[in-house]
Amino acid sequence: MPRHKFSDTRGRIEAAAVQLFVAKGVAETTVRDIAQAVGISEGALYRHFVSKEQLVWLLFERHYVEFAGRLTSLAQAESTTRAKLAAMIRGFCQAHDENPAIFRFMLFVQHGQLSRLSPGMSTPVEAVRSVLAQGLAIGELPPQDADLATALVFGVVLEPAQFAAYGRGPSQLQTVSERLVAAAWAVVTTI
Amino acid sequence: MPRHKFSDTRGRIEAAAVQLFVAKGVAETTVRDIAQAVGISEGALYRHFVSKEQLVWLLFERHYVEFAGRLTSLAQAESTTRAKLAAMIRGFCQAHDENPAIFRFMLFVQHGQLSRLSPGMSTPVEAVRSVLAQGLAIGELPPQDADLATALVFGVVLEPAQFAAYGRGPSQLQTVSERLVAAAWAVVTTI
Amino acid sequence: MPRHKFSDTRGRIEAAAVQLFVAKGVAETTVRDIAQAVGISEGALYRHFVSKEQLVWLLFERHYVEFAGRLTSLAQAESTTRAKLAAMIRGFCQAHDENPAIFRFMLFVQHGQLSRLSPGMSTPVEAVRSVLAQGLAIGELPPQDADLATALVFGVVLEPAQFAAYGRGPSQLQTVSERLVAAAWAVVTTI
Amino acid sequence: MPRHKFSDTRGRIEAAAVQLFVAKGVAETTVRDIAQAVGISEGALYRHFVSKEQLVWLLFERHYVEFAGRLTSLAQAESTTRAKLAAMIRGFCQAHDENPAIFRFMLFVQHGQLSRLSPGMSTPVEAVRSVLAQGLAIGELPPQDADLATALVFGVVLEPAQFAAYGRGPSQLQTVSERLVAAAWAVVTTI
DNA sequence: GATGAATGAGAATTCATTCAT
DNA sequence: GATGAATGAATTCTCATTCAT
Repeated sequence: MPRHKFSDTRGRIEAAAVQLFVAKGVAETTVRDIAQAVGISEGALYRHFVSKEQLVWLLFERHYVEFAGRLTSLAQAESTTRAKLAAMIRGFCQAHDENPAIFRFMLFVQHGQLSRLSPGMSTPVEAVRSVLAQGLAIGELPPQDADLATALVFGVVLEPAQFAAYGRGPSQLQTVSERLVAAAWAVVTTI
Repeated sequence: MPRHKFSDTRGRIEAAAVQLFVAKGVAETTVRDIAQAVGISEGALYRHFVSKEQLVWLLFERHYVEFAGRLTSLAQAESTTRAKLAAMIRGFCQAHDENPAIFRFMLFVQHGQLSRLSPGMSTPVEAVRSVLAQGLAIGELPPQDADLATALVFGVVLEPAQFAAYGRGPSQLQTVSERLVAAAWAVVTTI
Repeated sequence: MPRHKFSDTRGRIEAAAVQLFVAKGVAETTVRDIAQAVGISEGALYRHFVSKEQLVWLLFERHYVEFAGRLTSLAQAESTTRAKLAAMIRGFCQAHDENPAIFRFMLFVQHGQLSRLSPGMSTPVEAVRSVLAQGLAIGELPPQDADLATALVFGVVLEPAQFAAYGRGPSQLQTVSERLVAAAWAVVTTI
Repeated sequence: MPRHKFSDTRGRIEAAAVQLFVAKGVAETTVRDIAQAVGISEGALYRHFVSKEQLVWLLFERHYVEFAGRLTSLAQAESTTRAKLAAMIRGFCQAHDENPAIFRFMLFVQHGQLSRLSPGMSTPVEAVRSVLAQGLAIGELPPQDADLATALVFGVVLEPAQFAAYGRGPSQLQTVSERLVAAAWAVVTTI
């Protein structure tokens, strides 16, 4: 949704910022870096964002919450735990391939932001965990610690993403999504 | 505060630095933070380390290489791929529980250092990957991409460690090491 | 103190820096000294110069090369060795009197920069030496070591400049330029 | 005069300091540099010298005053202005060749120290100037400004020394001392 | 006399943010 | 809305000097 019909400066700032944050780290990216990447002056940035900190937080929160919602929707469209989980894994893969930079930013760069999330806010972790917890409750999963199961599922999808970022393994996660779906299921059913 | 001899200032600097790097991030930790934690002046740090950058690199490299060696040794003491992998997973758990701060520093905090590793240097990733590659070669593992398999194994052990750092799931990985061993095996055999 | 446009901050920094470098030495002049002399903050300096080192080098190189060109032009406008040398000596005197601070900075303060000159770059020393070498070649000067002759000519003009800086002898070299012209000629013809 | 029969640490410190001061400049030479060159600890230096500043001053003053005395003696042994001047020029050359480092330190490095000389103290400049002033008074030299004449004489000997330091012209001034003697005389008699 | 870790006062440099134009 | 010089607080690092051993 561009603010003005043409010249979506705000969007270009956000895109440039995410690229830089992922490539160099948030602390290592200066406001000047972002301004140069966008092709505007440093001062002009402050017409769109209150501060660098706020820009980081905005980017993180928006995508984090949006992605959590996406995962929840995907799960709700299915009826069994297995199908819900499979849908979510495919959702991870699709989100990664659509925009690897934002995916990485959201899931790796911003541990620093996690503590700022308000308690009730829905997160990808909660989305996955609630599916697993329900699966445990209704007996579709063998008894186990829900948090550990959640961690294992995240490991199955996040670590390949991490490897991809370093040029190891497949760069498109959707090419191996069914493999990851199988691994995720194995990991929560093998006790 | 003795000025001399048996105070092991260097060791105290290293310990304080790792704690702070893990807690706040490397860029967010100032030399002053470290000095204050140790109880010395900022200048005194530079008698022990050439620069903050070198301190980070030293800590990373030492533990990273040492841990890679440890994993390799554990694998070599076993004969089957399954046993090798199990031994390595237990090695991860033990290393984590021995010193979670160093484990986290080594595996999460310092992606920035990875590019500085010289090509031939042995790393935990190489240690795991070579076991899996051999398993594939001798038919003890079903045919699959070795990098992806490695990523999955890392996911199984690293993500629970990450969760532990945020107070989710078990804080001691050794309490669930057999579960992780089973998950790791499942993940490389479920295609 | 206007923040913008017609304040020529860069020029004021350069002028202040030369004054201070000459008065106290380069190493003894801090960035704060320069900033205070100009009336700006230390940080503001860095919008105009990459580093103190670069500022020193820029000032040196610009004036050194420019002055070398000036000497060469003066020599080329004359036909005999004697006239060329005389013109150059007068050029030294004029340059000194125009801006003694820059003259001193260029010729006394910055020996440290000499090694950074690229080999082919034209220098005042080369300008004088080539005139003398040509004079030797065409027999307008008695046979002698060209480097020693060059050194003697420089001594004749630089040492009075040095004395002037300490308040000894004439403060304006142009008042004694004909004396120096005669001395320079004597020094390369008296064997 | 070593303080103790063996291990003339103080002398070794002075020698190392002069070498370093000449090679890198006083400000650029650290106490640590000197200590390392001598092969002692930093702290040990302070058993021999009150401060770095005092070391610099001591080295400068001692050699400067000593050399002034030497020049005066050489002049006094002669009767005519011409002979006095010749003897002094030869003295410059000899001092340079005996220990170029100290010569350079004394005459080039330490302009910063000149202001600390007490007014009555005898200096090389005064030694030369008084010979020339006397020559003017008794009519052995044509009328001229005594300071300018002194500057020219210094130029004749110091600039070749400077060139030698940069590897240009003769490295031993004594090989060209008669040339310099002739040049010095020419310079004060050519009006 | 010697050692070298420690101090503490700067020094150079960086950078998010402001503001006159 | 845009610019970019300027600010000022921090940050890394240096170094002469001190002092417990």
